[in-house]
Amino acid sequence: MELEEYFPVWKDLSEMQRSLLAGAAVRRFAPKGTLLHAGAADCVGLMIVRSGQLRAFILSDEGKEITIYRLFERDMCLFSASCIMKNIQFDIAVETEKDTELWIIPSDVYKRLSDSSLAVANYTNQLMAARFSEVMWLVEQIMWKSFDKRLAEFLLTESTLDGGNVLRITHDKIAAHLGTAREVVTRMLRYFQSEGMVALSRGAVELTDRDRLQALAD
Amino acid sequence: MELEEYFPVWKDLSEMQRSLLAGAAVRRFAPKGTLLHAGAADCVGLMIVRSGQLRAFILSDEGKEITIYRLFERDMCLFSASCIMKNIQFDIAVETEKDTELWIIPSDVYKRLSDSSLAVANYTNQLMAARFSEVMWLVEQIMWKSFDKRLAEFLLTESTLDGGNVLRITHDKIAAHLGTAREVVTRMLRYFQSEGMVALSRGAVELTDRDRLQALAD
DNA sequence: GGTTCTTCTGTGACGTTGTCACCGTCAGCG
DNA sequence: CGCTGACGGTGACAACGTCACAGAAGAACC
Repeated sequence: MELEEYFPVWKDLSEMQRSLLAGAAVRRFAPKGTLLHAGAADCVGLMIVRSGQLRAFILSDEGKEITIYRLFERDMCLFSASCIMKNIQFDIAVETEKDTELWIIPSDVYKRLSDSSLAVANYTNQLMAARFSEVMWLVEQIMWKSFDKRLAEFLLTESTLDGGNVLRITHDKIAAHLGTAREVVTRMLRYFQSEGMVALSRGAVELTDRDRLQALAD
Repeated sequence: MELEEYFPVWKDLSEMQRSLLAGAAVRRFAPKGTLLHAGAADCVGLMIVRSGQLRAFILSDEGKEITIYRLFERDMCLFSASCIMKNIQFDIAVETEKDTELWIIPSDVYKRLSDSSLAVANYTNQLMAARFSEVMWLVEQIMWKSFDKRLAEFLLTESTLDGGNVLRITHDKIAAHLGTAREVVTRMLRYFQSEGMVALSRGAVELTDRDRLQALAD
């Protein structure tokens, strides 16, 4: 049982709490593109990323999206268990961006833990604060930064995640991440290309001048 | 000592915790327009509203603002004590919108409480979740709603807070709340006026057709 | 009362971003 | 090969933000 490696406050749990957790936690594999959670209705439980990558986003009535934050190895997704928290009024969706292995802790079990363990409660707090920070960062981006800067920054962080200089991503996906329309992304990328900062091809963006993109992003 | 009335988990504290809290909490009065907190630098401590009204907002480098949420009687302002939480990376400012009476609990005291009391830790969680919800609501407003709807909604909620149909507020203040420019507010209000939904005068907006405003807001 | 100052509001021109309609291109597949 | 669906490109226009400036309403001071 290697759950303890992924559950940081394991060491602060009692024997009983440990066995409760170990008995209830489930492993799951989800291929790239799986919708893991949508809306408050399905209360899967708390998810911990063993490997892979998740994207949390919100959806408008007309089907527009914007990425709220991402989750990587060892991150925990609180809001897939949002039903255990009253005061949570919004709907978040979560999907896999890569093939992903997960631990899933059923909502009620997690609730019992955080209701009985100070360590778990405080850790939950820290997690929530971290997510809160990410959302506040998003608000600041949306409000105060122009689109060219946002796009440049997105391309750069995306490429450091993926490794290479060639991003395999469509304009449509980029638009969904940044919460804008595909045409807008296309236009700006064309401009970047005319300035020699990127090279475009179907389904891919190559970063040809990271320094200028970086300069733009600041 | 009536702090217990404003501190919902008082009943779950031990005698020692109660006296710690009671000994450390301070009362403060702040007239309308006081800046209570700005940035992570000043870590006043956790604030509880006894009476009055607060506004939490963020500031851009160029001095633009947007209201994140508001606090009313009995609400607690976590982020004035943000320094006790690692993982909080953003700066929020808080100012009084009316003459306000506060309890202030020094940050270190609150930290000791939430580190030692499960009830306090879980209550903090709930508060954070509630604020999180408000910010998510804000993101949805900014992203998916057009400005006329946002303005209509703002005028309506503002008037239910203040009571009467005549809001004493400048276009500039409205713009700061909604995170836009004054000219934009002016233009839209003029349009509302031309449609008979409001009547404008210097420093005031009178709502003359709440029903149509309400219809707009949805 | 006037004069000055500040705050608040109004407006036109223009830049950026979002929306709409529609078309062209490319890849895969029968 | 031709069809199909996904992807990218484009022009026109709408919505909102920005800038520059002007005028009007109060406040303050004499």
